[in-house]
Amino acid sequence: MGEVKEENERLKKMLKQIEKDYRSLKMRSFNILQHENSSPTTVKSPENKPPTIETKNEEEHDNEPEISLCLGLQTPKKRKKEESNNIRDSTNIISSITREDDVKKLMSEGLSLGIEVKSRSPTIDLSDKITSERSGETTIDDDAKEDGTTGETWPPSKVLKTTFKDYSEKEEETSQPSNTKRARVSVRARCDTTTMNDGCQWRKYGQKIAKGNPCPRAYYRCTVAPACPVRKQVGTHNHPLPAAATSMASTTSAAASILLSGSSTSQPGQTSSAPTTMTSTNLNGMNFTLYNNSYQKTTNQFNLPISSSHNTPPTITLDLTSSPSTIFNKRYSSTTSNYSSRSLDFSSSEPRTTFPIGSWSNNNSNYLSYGSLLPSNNTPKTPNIGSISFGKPTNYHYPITNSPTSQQFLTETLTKVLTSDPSFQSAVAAAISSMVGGSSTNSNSMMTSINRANNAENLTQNMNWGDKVQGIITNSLLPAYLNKPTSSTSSNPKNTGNCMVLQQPFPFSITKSSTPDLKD
DNA sequence: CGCCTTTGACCCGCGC
DNA sequence: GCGCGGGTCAAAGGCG
Repeated sequence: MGEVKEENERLKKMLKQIEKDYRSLKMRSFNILQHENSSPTTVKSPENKPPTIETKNEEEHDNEPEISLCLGLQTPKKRKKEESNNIRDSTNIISSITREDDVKKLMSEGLSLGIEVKSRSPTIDLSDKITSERSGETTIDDDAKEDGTTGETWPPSKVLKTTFKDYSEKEEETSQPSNTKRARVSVRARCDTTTMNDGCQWRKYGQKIAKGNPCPRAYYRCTVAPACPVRKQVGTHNHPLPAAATSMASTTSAAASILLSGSSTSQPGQTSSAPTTMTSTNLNGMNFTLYNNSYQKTTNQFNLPISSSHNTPPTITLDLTSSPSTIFNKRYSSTTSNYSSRSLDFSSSEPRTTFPIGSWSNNNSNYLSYGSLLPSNNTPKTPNIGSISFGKPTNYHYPITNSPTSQQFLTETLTKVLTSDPSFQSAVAAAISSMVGGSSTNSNSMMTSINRANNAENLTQNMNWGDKVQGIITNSLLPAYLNKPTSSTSSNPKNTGNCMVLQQPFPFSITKSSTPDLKD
């Protein structure tokens, strides 16, 4: 019994972290889009290849950039069927692949992985919503009848509805090809109070876990008056925070402090009731958002910084380093082919990317890690252990301040984030494959494995983008954190030392039936 | 004991 | 017409 409880606790923590990771990833994407909305640049992947970074110019979407990760078989029908579950499916696929034979098989089936960069309207103030959510305020899909007379800081229900609709529809319309079914993107906030800050009393009469959304949706009805028809749906935000709000939240030093110390600091105005804290800062026009779970301190996440530059194509840069004393600042520029073996660039202007892989195999540790973001100019005295950024090709550099302990903390944290977030795994895999194709060099054992498994250049010529990714994932990445001994009866995420293994593809596949004991 | 939350089941609308 | 998924109901259990 005690073991069961312990396991449940682990699962709950894992689930929360995963949810948070997922939201964080989405938020980063939105941040990117916000910064990029004025420059509808597109990145076209090699015409002969499936896009590594796929930017679609969708006229119906005003050429607004959007970034989404997709991995899976390219069968249109299947994609249509599983639109919202791309990540999960990808994870399933990845999880199922542990041998080169399987990889080849998937190759033949047209497996692909890509990052789609599209455009999006920046009109939605996502950060406010997130902030509200994290501060315990209520974002509600109110019944239209609700007049919103209370002191909610949240927009009136009508505004909410409109905003949510806009957001959701935009999200759904732009995040996926038009021919694919989209995951429902609901914008809701967490509310832990009975009154939801609106002066009314609400009784929960139901809860539902929307498909494709790990966050349960609670249904409340007003109990102030017996016949009151007002009802509320309360959920959890799963969208990014706007830069405007985040930039006001904290300073660079605060972000660095949080990141390095692992402590959680709530944003100003946030209530302590929020289980998740967020620290954001705007540095050099780049937005940084740090999340930390107050009850799980190893959940710091990096936020993808977005360059404020409007004249250059968007560049998504992921810098991974293994050595705390090493600074990896090479970035790929749309005008220069400056590839660094240790920098990972997701450039929307170029199909090719470079990846830092030094830290992917943390020495002898069998797990992946990626660094967090901190501007070097603000933390000049500290060596960086890694950085990851999504933005335009700029010269920004974000060294990570760290002590040995903080480095370890970061490494573990980031490892967990990475391994628990299929979306990011896909992104990383994409980056890796690009790097392989880009003839990048490295002395990293993992990369060596990658190259060996995929024959690097040779395979590059014969494999499409997704194929390469699969090969990489299968032969190099997955064994480190997915190919764990699994119990036939357990689909629970496992934390094996530094490697947190999410055996069950998350986040979308987790359901009540599959995790009946996760309930608090 | 009453109110609340939880949760499985059911209903119904919508899309295919 | 059918299946899926969201919304609601209501029984069961928990808590003050």
